[in-house]
Amino acid sequence: MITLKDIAKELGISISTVSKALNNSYEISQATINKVQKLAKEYNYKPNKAALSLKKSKTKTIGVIIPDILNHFFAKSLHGIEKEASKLGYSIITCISNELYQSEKKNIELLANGSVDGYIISVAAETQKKHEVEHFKSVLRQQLPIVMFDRMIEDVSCDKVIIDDFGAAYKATNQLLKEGRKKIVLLSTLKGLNVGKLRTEGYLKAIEENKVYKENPIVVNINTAIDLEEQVSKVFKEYKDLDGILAIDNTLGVIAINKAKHFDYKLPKDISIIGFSDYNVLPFCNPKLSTVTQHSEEIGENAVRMIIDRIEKKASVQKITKVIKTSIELRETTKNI
Amino acid sequence: MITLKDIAKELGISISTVSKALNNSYEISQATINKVQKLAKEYNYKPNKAALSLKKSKTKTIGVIIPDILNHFFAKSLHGIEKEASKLGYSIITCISNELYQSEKKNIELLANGSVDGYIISVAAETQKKHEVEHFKSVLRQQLPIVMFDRMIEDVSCDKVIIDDFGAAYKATNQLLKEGRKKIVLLSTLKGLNVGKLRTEGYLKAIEENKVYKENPIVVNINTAIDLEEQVSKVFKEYKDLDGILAIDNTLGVIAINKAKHFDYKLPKDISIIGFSDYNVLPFCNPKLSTVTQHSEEIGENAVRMIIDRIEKKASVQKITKVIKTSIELRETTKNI
DNA sequence: CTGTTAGCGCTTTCAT
DNA sequence: ATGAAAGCGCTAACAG
Repeated sequence: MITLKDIAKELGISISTVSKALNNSYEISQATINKVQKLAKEYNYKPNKAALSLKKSKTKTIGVIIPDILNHFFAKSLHGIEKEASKLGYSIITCISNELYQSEKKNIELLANGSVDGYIISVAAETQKKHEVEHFKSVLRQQLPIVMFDRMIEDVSCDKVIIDDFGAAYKATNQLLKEGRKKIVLLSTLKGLNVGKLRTEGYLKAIEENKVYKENPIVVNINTAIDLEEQVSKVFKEYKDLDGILAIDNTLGVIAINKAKHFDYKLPKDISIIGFSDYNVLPFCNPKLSTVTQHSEEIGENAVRMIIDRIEKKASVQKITKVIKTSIELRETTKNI
Repeated sequence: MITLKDIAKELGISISTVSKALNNSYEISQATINKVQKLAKEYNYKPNKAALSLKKSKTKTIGVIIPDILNHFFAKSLHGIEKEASKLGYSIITCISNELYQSEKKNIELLANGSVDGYIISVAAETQKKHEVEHFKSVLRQQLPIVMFDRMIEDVSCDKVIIDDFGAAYKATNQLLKEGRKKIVLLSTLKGLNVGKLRTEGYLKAIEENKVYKENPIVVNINTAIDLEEQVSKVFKEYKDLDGILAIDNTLGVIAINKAKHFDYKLPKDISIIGFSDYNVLPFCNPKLSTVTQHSEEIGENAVRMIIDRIEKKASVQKITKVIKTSIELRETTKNI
């Protein structure tokens, strides 16, 4: 790699003059600036990242820790993070916790050696379940800011970007009620995550508030470790006159469509189904699943802006929680009311 | 952050003694080593990454440039990369080219300032189409090694990890022929990628070699920018007595299943279908799609091992191309022969 | 307008 | 067994 020293030597001037010339310092004559910049371009000079980091105690990189890259929600969020960070002149170091507390902790500690200026984290399921917070607090004590997105822990004092899961489920359930559905099942999963709890609460609230709806709420917990289709089949058999399904993710949504067809329901005449869009399953379903859309990339972009504001001390002292609204996209598995 | 200086001052000894003590140097007395390491642990000392990089001209990080994070093949490869790199003590900086040449070039150049010790790259579609190579060669000239995976360019002299796409398509087509299929269509896509070409060639070779098979090969290019289902429907209408489909990706595989059912084919009695497993579509199809499996994570792991061998100069001077074998997983859309 | 110098945190050679 | 000093590449305060 070509250095300031090389350029200085070649031009017979001092290193600091070269440095200032490259930074267009007012102290340097235009003539010198020109010849220095010309040579620098010629040699394709780039300031050494490590030297810059060392000097300025700033790395211009963000540590991103996500639980699972194969989950489309996180992949899309990561995409948003990468795009926005790159736009704002930051790099990202990506670590994957695989939903494990130890792995998350190890990754966070590994980066706390001046590798990053701050973190964007979506908390591992295990960490959330065990309610481990010490590794986050330790980092915060070292003055490294954290932004949590989607999966967060209430009592860690940092900026947060969350999805309005409660409101989304509430709205989606209301859509089903508005269509006159009388027996609505929530297909949930048993993962001990906030997300699931909030969506369940949103569903319950909508059901309870509705005066017309007579049935009790029906929450079915699907075990994701075993055969999904069989479990969904069982739901159809158990609740004969079922006419609405809110599926907590899109996989369950598509399976619900297929099972509804299998049990000779007409969609959306006999039954309405709404899913959550963690990824694009539209090519695989017929009719097309109506979904709650999460705007995953926007979530990532917001997280980046918040962490950079914090790193560059442009944010207020107070911690901010930004709620990203979801939207419902009605397609063919709901009546378009 | 706590530094050597802090520890030295606290213990009333010199910085260099502390440094040596932490590295268990034989020059230092056991007593000193003990008290230094004890205090370092107490203060949770971590050597500053930037200083280390600067001193050693080694960053212990790898730049990873992939075309598309939402594509499951790349997401899984990235997962393999991250896992293996982390195991071997390296970090990764991830950049996404979005299949664009300019973005790829920009990202590569951005990291060529001492940010990384080497690159793992899967070439953007546009770059491959335009056959741009200068940005790769420029990096190579700066002594930064590159490993390309999956999407590579023949005449860039670097290590490569590729999938046996030709062999995979050849084997899959032979499976269909072995089942006695007489009219086999290849559903391909028009993306100008090597991958597509190789799979097509594998299909063609198998067809041509077979003495029993009388039909001409049928390669249908699907335009991924417009409605996929309609195009697949058209194939079924155009080739009435079609009894085998090799789909170049799993999305097309599932769509083919659905269309086959729609046109009243019994699977696998009337028709066999094989897809390529870029991601897990099994929950969405019934019967379950037989697939060619790509072992994406293994590809990523191999790429990491190769780049580290290169970085640490453990590899032979000669460039290596490693071919990762695929396997066929027969499920319910093929006769189990 | 240009140059000298110190220092970011660390390793390593060379004295002591 | 310990320490002083140089140097990795850069910036910036200060001197001239």
